[in-house]
Amino acid sequence: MDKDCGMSYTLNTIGGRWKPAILYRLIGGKMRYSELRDSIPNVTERMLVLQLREMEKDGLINRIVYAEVPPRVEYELTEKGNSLKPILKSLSEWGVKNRD
Amino acid sequence: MDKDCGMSYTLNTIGGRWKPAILYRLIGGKMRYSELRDSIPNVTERMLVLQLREMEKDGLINRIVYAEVPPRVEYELTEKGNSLKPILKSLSEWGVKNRD
DNA sequence: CTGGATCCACGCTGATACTG
DNA sequence: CAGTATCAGCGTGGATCCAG
Repeated sequence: MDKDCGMSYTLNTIGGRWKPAILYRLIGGKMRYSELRDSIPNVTERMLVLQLREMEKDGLINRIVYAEVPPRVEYELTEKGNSLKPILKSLSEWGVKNRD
Repeated sequence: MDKDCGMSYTLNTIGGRWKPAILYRLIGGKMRYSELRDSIPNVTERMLVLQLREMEKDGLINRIVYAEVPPRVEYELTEKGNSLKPILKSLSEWGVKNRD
């Protein structure tokens, strides 16, 4: 593994089961936890949280906790996450064109 | 799942354990089975064949069998596979820049 | 409202041995 | 040379229930 490591690294950070769906929605801007959950069909809370945590760890998204009652948490793309936008769009467009 | 399906589809077709490495090499042009095997460290023949077969099924690569003795098989990107080139390069570059 | 904890099944992956 | 067959292991992902 030499330079293809770059591809592998990128694929690993955006390639989780639900990450595409999450990323796709966050491109549109900040979203609450419940908004994400309700806008992604079939995702369980467990999986949503797991994938959000991973992307947070990878520096792709920010987790913003408001010290309120009731609790409110919002997620948004970081600068690093934002730098993926063109790639994400390319991936989406290629997929739409090439699936039957 | 709506439009993010495009991303998911693309990620599924290029996201296998060894597909990045294979694709990366085939960008450089046609290659023989043994060349691929020898140029990808740690890949087993089983995994190499599995991933090649999947990509062939997905129409990303062509498998060219020469009716010779000794046997010779070459792999190359199809037009569909070639249309991934810019995406593959973006993925690689982003990965190289953003891993530490 | 936003998660955490636990338990479990399935699929991908890998090692090894064999073949047209 | 270019694969196929078989079996085993592990991790990812999922259901369900519980909590600050």
